[in-house]
Amino acid sequence: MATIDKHPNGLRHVPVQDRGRERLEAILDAAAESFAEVGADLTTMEGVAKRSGSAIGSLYQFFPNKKVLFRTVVERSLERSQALFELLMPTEVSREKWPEMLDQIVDAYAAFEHTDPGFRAIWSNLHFHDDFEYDKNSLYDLLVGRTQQLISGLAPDLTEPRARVIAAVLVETINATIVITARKEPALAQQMLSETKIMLRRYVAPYLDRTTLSSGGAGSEP
Amino acid sequence: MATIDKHPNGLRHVPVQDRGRERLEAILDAAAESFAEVGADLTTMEGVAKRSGSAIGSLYQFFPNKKVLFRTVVERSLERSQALFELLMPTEVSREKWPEMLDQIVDAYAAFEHTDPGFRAIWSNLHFHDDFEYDKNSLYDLLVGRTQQLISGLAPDLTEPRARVIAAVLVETINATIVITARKEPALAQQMLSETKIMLRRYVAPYLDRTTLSSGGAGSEP
Amino acid sequence: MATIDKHPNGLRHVPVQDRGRERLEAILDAAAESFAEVGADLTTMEGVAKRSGSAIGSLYQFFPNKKVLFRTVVERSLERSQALFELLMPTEVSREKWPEMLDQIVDAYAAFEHTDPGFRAIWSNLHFHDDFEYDKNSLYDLLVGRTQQLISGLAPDLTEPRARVIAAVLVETINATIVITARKEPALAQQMLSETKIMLRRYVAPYLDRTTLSSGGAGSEP
Amino acid sequence: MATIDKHPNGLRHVPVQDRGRERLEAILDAAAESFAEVGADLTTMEGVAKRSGSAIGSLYQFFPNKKVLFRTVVERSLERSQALFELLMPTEVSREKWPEMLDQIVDAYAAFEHTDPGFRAIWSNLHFHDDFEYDKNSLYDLLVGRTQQLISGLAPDLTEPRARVIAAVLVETINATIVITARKEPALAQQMLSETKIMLRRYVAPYLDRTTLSSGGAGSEP
DNA sequence: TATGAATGAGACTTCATTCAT
DNA sequence: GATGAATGAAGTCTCATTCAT
Repeated sequence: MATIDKHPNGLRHVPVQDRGRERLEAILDAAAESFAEVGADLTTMEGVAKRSGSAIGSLYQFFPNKKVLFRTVVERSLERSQALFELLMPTEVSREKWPEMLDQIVDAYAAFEHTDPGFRAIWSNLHFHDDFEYDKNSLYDLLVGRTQQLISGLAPDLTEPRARVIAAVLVETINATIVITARKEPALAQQMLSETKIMLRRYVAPYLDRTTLSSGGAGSEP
Repeated sequence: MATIDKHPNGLRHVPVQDRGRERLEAILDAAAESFAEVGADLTTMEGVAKRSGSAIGSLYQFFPNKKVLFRTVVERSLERSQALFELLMPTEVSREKWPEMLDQIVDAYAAFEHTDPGFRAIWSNLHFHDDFEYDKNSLYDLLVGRTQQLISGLAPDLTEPRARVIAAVLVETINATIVITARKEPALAQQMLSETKIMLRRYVAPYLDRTTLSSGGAGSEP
Repeated sequence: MATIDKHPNGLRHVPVQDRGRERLEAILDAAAESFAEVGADLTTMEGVAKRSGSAIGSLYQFFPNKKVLFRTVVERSLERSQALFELLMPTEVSREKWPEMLDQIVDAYAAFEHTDPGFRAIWSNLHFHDDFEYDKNSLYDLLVGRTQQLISGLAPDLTEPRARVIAAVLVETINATIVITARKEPALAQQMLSETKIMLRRYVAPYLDRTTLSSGGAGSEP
Repeated sequence: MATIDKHPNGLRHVPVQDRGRERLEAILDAAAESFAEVGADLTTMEGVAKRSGSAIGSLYQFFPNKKVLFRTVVERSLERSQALFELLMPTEVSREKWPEMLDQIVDAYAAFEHTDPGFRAIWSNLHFHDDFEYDKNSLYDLLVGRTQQLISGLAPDLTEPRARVIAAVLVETINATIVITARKEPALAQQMLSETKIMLRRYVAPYLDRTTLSSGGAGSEP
């Protein structure tokens, strides 16, 4: 409580030596896995230390408390995801390939969810974010913003607020689907992912139809 | 440790007097709220006791531990929801009114989520269900089963497994939407709910089209 | 603590009606069994109530607290044992039959230990006697006193203190043997009891020899 | 609950630093005293912590629960007592000095009982041993086994089972006497110990007489 | 800096005892 | 009286955090 964070990001110490940076990474990896697996409440500092091969004291050398550890894990994953999404979400969408692009977004999201435990930890520990909602929302805002641009690009006659709501529904649906299918057996998960892609196409198609696009691919099924 | 649960439902004591029944209800209400608000991990027995106006000992007169308290809260809400869903999910669907019916399902679900904190607690504390998955699944199975019947009734040429996957996607999407919109400001939540209804109609319509129905209402927007 | 015992024996209420007396007996029986089986610390008032078929409130109608319940159980068994020992320990000992008499004492003690759980409870809950040692000692004093008289009668030239020490050793040895053999398998217990009888005979014989008795039976073995 | 004991002896942590070893010893000493004084049931972890000058958390750093603490106390004393008894119980007995040897056994036992509270705790908390009977029996078996060898050495024509029963009676009598005299005033205790020694000599003498020994010392008194 | 031992607030749970019906 | 629901002090145990080495 009375501890003064020396660094704006809340870290006590930013390692400069290679050894320190490796240790920091190891701790963050271990923490991310634990947060994702058992949740932030059930994650213990001691457990993270063990998992990362560090001493408990080392943890506190970097992080003044558990909240900051969690925030750092989340922020790291958000940065990574930003990089990923920059790559995967072209603002310029070729009008012919929008269905494939929707699929790609879903797949990218899924890949990321499967790859990065810190990312998984975000959505399953919402109550642990507390007062740094900004982080969590930064990704959300980015995602919704990008999606909205995309929607607006494809369907220019939608009002901006409308496009934003549509984008929000898309993002939330994708996110929910990813989170949920992660808990199902692979076969069913795959089927549900495919169905969700169909749902999203069918949802979006009419908005584009109104302008000049053909919704040709929208009804296609696997 | 040596204490044996005398009742199959895990309750230590089933109250016979009115006073006891009222207290039990008060405890369950307080627990449901706490479980929904801060989650099962952060809910303390002491907190539930205070919130319900009981002494901590009174809690343990009924519930041997937090797990059983949680389970009882969940079961109570599941029973309530079953009654509700029995009512709201007719297996006989008039073919003309399926879009309205989809909306009704969403609305019923939302109403229930907003009304019953115990219901909200179910989906936000999955890791706390542990060995009584049957409860959690009973509702899920009921929902998916009913939805599947409904889908199969409307689109008889779908294979059963396919219909089941579709039903699962519908149920999960509705559920996710309800959970998510509960965290948004009312105005946005309302807009997102409306959009989701549109999405669901558009998703389902083609499956029905194939048979004999007109998808006339599918693209309609508020 | 502030409760005032209305009756000198510590009981709150001495039942006059038959029903009340029966209930009181049932409670004392249940308590004695529990004290003997699991010990006074692990005996719960609730458990005693259940076991006796009474409500917890009824227990407290008779006994202001657990200590008094325990004391009453002990006192009841002590009274019973006194009656028994009056019978079994004739102060006039026929000089020829002293070995048989020693055996009888052991057997009587064993029978009592096996028959009366309240008696068993005495020796396994010494720390629970606290400030009413007098009770516990009353039996002990009686036993040792009687035994001393017996010894003195058989060996008149022993000083009184010496006779008392001998009596104490006899009583303690018998008591210990009974308690210990109760925890062994019956076959071994029987063998150990027999051996102990031999030991006691051999121990006592020389004291009698000195006077006029023959120690003829002392070395005999079963 | 999820905590796993890492060490086969049940200890959570085996200290490597001197500071830790000292604290562990302090805790075990305090626990042994408390177990011996008030019994295992009434011993509280908090009390042991205070008595040892540690925080409650330090106790749990070493011991996951009271049972393991108790077991460790017992095991420590058993190890100590084994060393002691190895020393004091020669299997080769000089035939002339067996009475002195019997006395020595009693004295050694008494000395140990008086010296080591952990040893006292063993016999007064039998119900707390539960599933690690092996420990408790290991000493008992050692004692009875050694005593039996001794008896058999002195009286070779006794059958083995018979010698074992005799040994058991000796051991139990000695043990009971020690426990009992510990609760008496020193003067009386001393007298009773002396008498018990006499009793044991007289008991054993005839078994040896039969072979070749003279029981000259058996009847001697202080 | 790195380590891991030490700390204690706080959560869970029991049970003797009281009290309303 | 009899009943059993209600109470809360006290004990067990965990784990985030601090501190000595």
